[in-house]
Amino acid sequence: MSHATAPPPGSRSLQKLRTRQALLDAALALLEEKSLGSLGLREVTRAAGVTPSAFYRHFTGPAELGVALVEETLDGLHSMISTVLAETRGKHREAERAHRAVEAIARHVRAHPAHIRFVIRERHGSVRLVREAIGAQLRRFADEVAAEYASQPAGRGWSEDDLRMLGGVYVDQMVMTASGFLDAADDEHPEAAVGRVAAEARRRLRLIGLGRHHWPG
Amino acid sequence: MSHATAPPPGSRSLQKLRTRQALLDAALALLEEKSLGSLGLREVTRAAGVTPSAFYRHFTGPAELGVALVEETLDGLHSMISTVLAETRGKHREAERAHRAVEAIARHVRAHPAHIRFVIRERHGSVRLVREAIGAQLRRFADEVAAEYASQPAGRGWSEDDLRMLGGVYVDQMVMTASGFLDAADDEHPEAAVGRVAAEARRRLRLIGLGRHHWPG
DNA sequence: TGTACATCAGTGAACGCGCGTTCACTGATGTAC
DNA sequence: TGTACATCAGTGAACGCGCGTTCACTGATGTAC
Repeated sequence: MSHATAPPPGSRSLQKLRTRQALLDAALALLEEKSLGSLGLREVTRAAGVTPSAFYRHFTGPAELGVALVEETLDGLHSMISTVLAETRGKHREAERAHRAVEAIARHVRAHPAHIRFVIRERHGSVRLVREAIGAQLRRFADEVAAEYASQPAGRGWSEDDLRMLGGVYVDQMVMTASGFLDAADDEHPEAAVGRVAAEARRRLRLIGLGRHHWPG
Repeated sequence: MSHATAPPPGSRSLQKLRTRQALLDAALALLEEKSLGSLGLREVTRAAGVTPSAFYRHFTGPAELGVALVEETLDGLHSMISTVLAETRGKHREAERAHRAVEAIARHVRAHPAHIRFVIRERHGSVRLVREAIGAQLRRFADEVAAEYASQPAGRGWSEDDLRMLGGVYVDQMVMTASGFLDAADDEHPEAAVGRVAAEARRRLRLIGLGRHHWPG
């Protein structure tokens, strides 16, 4: 008895998944120095060790591969956000919440630099489908952050729009901080640069936290 | 007597400038739908109405052209920022400052959409020289905003780092708002979308203003 | 003002190259009986 | 368990095309006298 709609994990479909992943990995590596719009199908297959025509067994073109990379990246980011929300829940000192959040971002960027760079680059890149996929996911994150705040005592009396705004502010702040950490890694003195980015991020979170605390003024 | 180092405005160098501008304009138009990394020299010259080899009389390659576009764009942005700072100076109601700033951004984006899109796209794009040119200019803007705030009574007692942070927050906020207006123009109901972006931007400025007012907590 | 020479922005032909896409194929994996 | 057939991921050759770059050139503009 089997009513599976997903392909069975037979050794053929398993090999197919392996090739697909090889294409994704190869593309991600190439995207450290180029953008999706200039990513060639042939260079991806060359790096992945398959023939150009094999590409079509997996994707209709680089744009579709890009969307797959977005999903890979934002699944990871999503779990990071959940962790941060859980970790900082109940912490009363704003400074400690900020510290933990910034550390979590730093760790995530260090662990997945290529994925993060890809998403930051393509968030406003030239491939519409990928832009939209990234935008949709980030909006989802913003809603989750908003919901988290709404569930706290401090969030009482906040309107839907105000909560959405706050969630967006935090998500954008997260993205900018991640971008800062990426740039810091290329700095002449990476450790110092990372420290500066973290300090700046905490300062910004302090500003936002103060505004939030006195909202709506 | 002539000790000019700049070329004279003779009709030859004038024509050269016209061709250069045609290349920049053609490139900017193409960059609405692609990124600098995938911009071809031949397509630019084709659109500008000159032969491919003529390109080399003006730029060593697309990257150098990109830097020229950054300068064009940020000269304009700079004057917009100065206007906003001047306009809002002395205004005591935060809401009115925010309103004027957001309106100024909306106007600027409406007047120069292609330039703004280019800068937002390439700020994290694949061409290092262009990324650095954009980053340097935005940092300059942040310093100017910081200096403006430092010169106001409210800015007394702010440290250098705190002022720099505040300037950065406002500049990043400006860029995100500009990006929102650009996206809004492609929306199904552009006017409504523009209104939503403006409202969100004012909300964010209110949050930041509150945080600033209660700084350092 | 007129003439002879220098400059140089833009031309047009030529080159070798890697691109995306197609197609018939191969051979290992999977399935039916 | 064994056999005969079906599936299909990946191959490799072929195609036409637009790319970036080079080079000797042209002819209008600029300069010297």
